[in-house]
Amino acid sequence: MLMTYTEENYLKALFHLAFENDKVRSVGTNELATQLAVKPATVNNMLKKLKEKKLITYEKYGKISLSNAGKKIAILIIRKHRLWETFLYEKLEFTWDEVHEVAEELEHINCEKLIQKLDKFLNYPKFDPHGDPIPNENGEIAKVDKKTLSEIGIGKTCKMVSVKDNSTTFLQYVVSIGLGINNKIKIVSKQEYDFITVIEVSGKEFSVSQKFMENIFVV
Amino acid sequence: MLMTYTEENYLKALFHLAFENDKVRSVGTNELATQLAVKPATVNNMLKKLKEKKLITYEKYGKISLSNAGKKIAILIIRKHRLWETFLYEKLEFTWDEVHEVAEELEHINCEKLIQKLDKFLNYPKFDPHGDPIPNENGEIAKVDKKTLSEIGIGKTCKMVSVKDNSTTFLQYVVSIGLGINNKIKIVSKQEYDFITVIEVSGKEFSVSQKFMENIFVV
DNA sequence: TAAATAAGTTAGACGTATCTAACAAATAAA
DNA sequence: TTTATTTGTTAGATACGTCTAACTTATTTA
Repeated sequence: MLMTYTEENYLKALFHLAFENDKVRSVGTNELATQLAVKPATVNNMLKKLKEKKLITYEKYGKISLSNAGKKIAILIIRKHRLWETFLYEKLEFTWDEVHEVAEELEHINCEKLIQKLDKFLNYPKFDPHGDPIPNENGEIAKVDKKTLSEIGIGKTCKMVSVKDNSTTFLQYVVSIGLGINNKIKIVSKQEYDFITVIEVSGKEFSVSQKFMENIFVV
Repeated sequence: MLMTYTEENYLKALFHLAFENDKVRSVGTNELATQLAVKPATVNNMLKKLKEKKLITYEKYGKISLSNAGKKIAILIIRKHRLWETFLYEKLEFTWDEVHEVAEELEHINCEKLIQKLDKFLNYPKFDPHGDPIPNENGEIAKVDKKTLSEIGIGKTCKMVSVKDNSTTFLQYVVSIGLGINNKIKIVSKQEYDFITVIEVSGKEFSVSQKFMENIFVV
């Protein structure tokens, strides 16, 4: 199917909103608009087009969901995105926080052979540099039994596996406290009033917000 | 400067028409339209935009030429194109005739670091898989003293260095007769009437057209 | 050099993706 | 349950890149 970059981005955003955190959620126009940084009216236009193409199911004033065809395309985009991120990180010396933005462009390159060969070149990686699973050629995504850092009890130690927020700002913050994939984190104490939490990373202690903790995935 | 993919393609096409075969030529609306596979009216619209941005110089009913700024952008696109081709060929097992099409998309990815790192990763290659020189970071392009195969006299032997036509059809034809970069070609005989020429490639003889010979560069 | 042909331009249209402003429906709150 | 608020929709506008059809200018040729 002939897809524009924009259509692909809508499907990808829908997938992330609807599926990414395990449970399936229904998605609304405003929510999708926020995610894509466009106005609700714009989303509304695009929904008509995507429905026409049978990539989503949608009724006026109802909730939006991906059709199987739409889901398949979304997963392919995510596969491409994460493979490119892995390439940039492992082969081109990009840092953790730099890969996402470029991969946003590269993910739309349309060439089956390119992805298949890139996958091979990278030796069929299972996870990208942020710890997110890379869908395989059949669109299957490894399930990771992860929690957010905010769910871990005081005194417990856990291992970081990925991040929820991929923004440069957040990732640079994470790096700045010496935190990365597979690092151990200990919950030292938690302020009951505003949930400011002291965590220990490689021997050093840091105070972080609830928001921060909700964007770190651990096992 | 913020450039759309389309604008970049216009500049690239202009560069190829105006400079590629050594001597500087002036370029017209129709010619550019043919190169880009659009209508002259479309080109005319775009010329206004490019002139506005000071990327070309152009007067009504006059000839089109690239400004220094425009030329610089064009060369950067070509640099990216040829680096990606080299990557695809050397690292991802693409064949000679497959690289061009994908590179047409990859060349528009906008990230300075990506290109700089890719260049390094490929060990600063001087030529792409078709034998064309890769502009360096400063936009300097190695001059190659090449002729077309049609300029070689009967009985002479020469070495193929690149191709003029990058179309899949042509490249597959070239491959099919066992010809590639650095291969020796001998001009066996030439038919005076229609210039059909017999050439010898690794011991085998082939009859080729004048058109074919004009699209092979040799030294 | 006058007519024919080629090259280039303009006007008006279309599809995509976006916006703002105004409106309608659904949901939450008083 | 009536009102207020949030959410979603529509209509109309804009920028981009494209087209066709009609027109103008430049060049070639008879």
